[in-house]
Amino acid sequence: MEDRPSYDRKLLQILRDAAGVFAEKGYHRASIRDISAATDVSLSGLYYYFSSKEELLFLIQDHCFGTLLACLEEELNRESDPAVRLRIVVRNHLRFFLDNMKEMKVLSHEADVLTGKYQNTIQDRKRAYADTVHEILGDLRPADGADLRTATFVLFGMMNWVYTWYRPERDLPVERMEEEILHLFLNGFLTSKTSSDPGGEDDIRPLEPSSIWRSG
Amino acid sequence: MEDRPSYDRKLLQILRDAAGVFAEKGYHRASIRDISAATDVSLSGLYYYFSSKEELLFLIQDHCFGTLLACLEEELNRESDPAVRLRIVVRNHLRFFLDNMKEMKVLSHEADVLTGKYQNTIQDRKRAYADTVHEILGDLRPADGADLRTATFVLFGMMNWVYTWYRPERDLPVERMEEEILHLFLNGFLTSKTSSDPGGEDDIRPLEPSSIWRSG
DNA sequence: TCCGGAACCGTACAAGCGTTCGATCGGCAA
DNA sequence: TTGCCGATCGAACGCTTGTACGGTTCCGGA
Repeated sequence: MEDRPSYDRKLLQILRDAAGVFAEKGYHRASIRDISAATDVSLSGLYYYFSSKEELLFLIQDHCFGTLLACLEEELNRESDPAVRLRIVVRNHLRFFLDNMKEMKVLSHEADVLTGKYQNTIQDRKRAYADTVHEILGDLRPADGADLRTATFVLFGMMNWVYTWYRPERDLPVERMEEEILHLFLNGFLTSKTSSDPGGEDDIRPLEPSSIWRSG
Repeated sequence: MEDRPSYDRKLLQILRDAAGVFAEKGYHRASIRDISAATDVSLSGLYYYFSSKEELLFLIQDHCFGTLLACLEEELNRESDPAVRLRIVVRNHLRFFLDNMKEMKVLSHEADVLTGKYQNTIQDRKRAYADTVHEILGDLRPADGADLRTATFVLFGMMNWVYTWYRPERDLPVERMEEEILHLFLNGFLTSKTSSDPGGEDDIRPLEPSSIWRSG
């Protein structure tokens, strides 16, 4: 591949603008014409930079995830203490999320619209990311009975959900949020379930069987 | 309004089937024709039960949220201890989520596609729900420095994210998940941040300024 | 037997969609 | 000047979409 810096720069700008449109309207509701308007590139001109709407989404997700992982690995390679490594993960994830809210919203929200090869590539990256966190949590030697898979996804849930509610002008700054989430997670994760469990275990009668939910 | 039990029953069945389609393909990608196929009701016959695609989505979300809130309030009215009340919230939310995964995925994932009056109605319900949890957390007298708003949404994040990863045949049963999440959250929430914080606070140099993220 | 309305259907339409195609422009090498 | 090529465009095509409309079937009451 030849070196075309102006091409690369414009492509990245398109990815950024398109991510904004996707973040606001959602992938399927956003039309290529919307993206044409947002990027100031003609409808057909866009197809010089990607070959289909799906590839555009893939490029956004892949580039976003790529830089997220690259930054993480670089930081992680310098540390071996599991507790610090987890801190790095949370910090990296949250900062990236809040600095690239639009792109990360697209990454979180449009997780399963890609198909075929595009889908596989992104899914592999996600699995690798989750495996990294899963491993760190295992190294932390958590309290007995803690389920690692559940804990991993619960942690991701805490962090990924922020795009639905976080308002920079209203909520805590990134650094405080990092502390808050890390503290919340670590204390629960490392505390034994039998000892010192707040809010008694058996002083509440069980709910009716789940069939009551089916409301039909 | 007259009493038409057969009408109501069929509408609920349509809502359920449509929720399945929306959950699988997403609201915008799913067409009324898809729903027609899933419900075995003709394209135009559907419009006897709702007046637009958006209203269909609203009916799904409203009915789903309605029963969720009704069940919760009934349970909550019988309890005053904040710790138990929180346990009820988590239990109710998770059970409902896992029993009505499709509907709840639609409720979580298609949160901001409704407009106008439809949007307001659902948003009000959500706000009321969040306020209830927010209030319970406040009654728990958390550790100093904990941010209530952040904690509330972090808790919702843990619980709402499950639709992206939970597989009934692979993961913990509902009851264990309840314990896991409640334990995780409560221990972090009620533990003071200054005392016994695992994974030292200052033994990691700060990351570079956030400008490094902007990858363009 | 007739009637009215609830329940339901087949068909059509205008709008919007993603994508294609041939043409055009500007700058650089020959 | 010519020729090439990366970059860009306007216009169109074929298709799907949500919805409207007029008709049809079914059934309980008069």
